Amino acid sequence: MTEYLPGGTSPKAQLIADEVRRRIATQQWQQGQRIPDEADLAVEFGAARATVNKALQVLADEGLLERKRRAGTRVVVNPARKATFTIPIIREQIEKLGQSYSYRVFTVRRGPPGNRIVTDLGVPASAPFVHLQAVHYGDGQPFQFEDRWINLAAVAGMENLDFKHINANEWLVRNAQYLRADIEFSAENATAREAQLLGATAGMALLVLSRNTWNDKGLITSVRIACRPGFSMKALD
Amino acid sequence: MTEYLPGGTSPKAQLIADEVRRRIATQQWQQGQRIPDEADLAVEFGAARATVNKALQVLADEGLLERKRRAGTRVVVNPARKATFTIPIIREQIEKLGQSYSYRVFTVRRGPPGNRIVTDLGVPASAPFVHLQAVHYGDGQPFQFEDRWINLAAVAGMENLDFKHINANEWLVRNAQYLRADIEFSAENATAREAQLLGATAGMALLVLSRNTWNDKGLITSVRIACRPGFSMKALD
DNA sequence: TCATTCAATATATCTAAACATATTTACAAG
DNA sequence: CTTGTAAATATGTTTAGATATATTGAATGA
Repeated sequence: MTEYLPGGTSPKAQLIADEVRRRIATQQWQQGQRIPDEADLAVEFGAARATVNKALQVLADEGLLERKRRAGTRVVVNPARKATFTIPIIREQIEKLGQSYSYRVFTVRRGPPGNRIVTDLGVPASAPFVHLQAVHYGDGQPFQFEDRWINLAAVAGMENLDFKHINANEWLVRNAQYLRADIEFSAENATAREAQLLGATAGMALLVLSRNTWNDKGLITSVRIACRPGFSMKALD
Repeated sequence: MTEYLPGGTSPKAQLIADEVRRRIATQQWQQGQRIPDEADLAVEFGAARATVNKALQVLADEGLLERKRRAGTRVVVNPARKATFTIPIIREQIEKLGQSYSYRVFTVRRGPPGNRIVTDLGVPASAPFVHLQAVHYGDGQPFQFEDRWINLAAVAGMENLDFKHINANEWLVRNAQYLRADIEFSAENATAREAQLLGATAGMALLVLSRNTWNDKGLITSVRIACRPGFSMKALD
């Protein structure tokens, strides 16, 4: 009855989750159907209700089950697929490829936030910002073009930083933990400037990653990263 | 001391997680530093150890904490940022926008798998495949161009399906549970054909989503979805 | 008919306690 | 100095029981 997993036994909640997954996969429990309640499953699997709860919670997080108080637990009709991407620190990403990392700043300008920052992100137009444009290289080849706005009011100790020589991304990762973030992947045709900086041709399709991070004082930074042509983001799920 | 959250109280574990997050964000607990153990935190927060455990588990899943038995819990040094994307069923995505969904198949051809499938995915060249090309529309406007290969040997009951009239994506979602999947976002310039089918101009940058799913019998399906110009994938994290 | 109230019920969450397990640390033996 | 062993300790997991909360569905009354 019980299966052996290579490398030892799994926790009970895991085994229960696997069995429920199997029942859904084999359509023993069909889409939209209500499954037995936690108490019954606890009896069936010889576990405590809390353990069953944990297992079902996992499957609900995966999007396979839908749980509502009083109404019970049912198999989701059209399970949405989820994929988690890890957004690495550029330096690490490049060094993992066995390439040497370098970084060059093309623009540093202090001043009020750009229009997009004010209108899209609801930042006061009077906030003190730095606008940065830089390129990250692997073995001397352009890897990413970074266009970043930084809110100097969001993190103490930034006023006197020399962003011309400090890697803003890494400084922020280490010194400005965020509470909330959003991210967006899109595709854009390279502008003439991007093409030049990335060693590409104008109009080439670039994967663009836009990310905003926030802490309790408001927006920390808003960055738009245009990746070199052909670059892609991969994930398992 | 305690903060009010608009809209009611949160579960205790959530409040604890938020407070820990805050302490990390404010560098009260610095990167690499060990934080108090569960028992101490339980006392401090007036909660049971299990509740603290749950809260810390969440933060560890988020990649903010690193936990090891006996060694304790510490703040991760260079937190990798993660973003989870939900890949919705196209029909639902379009209907959620308040548009009417339609779908048109342009190509259905049975035969051996394409070269890319054989070489990149290690599928035997003799496997029975169907190659599909279709466009999904919202209110009559092209939304996505789908280019899909389906391994007929991977799922029983597919040999006699009429993919000309059945929505392959939805049939597979409902009938072919996968064990493993990978996904990739990239940017590509629209080919003439894609431009025509998507009502775009050749060369426009398109966000492309490539996805392969597998079960115990091997590859189920490999699909490449070119989204209409300007489309983007968003996530919070 | 429709809205309100109220009891029943399934999940959500928490607690306290126990045992399991991995890992560190110290110490002893070779 | 290395290896082996044992104690200590922090997290991992489960249990049994309790309370909280949302939702259903039936009963009630305007």
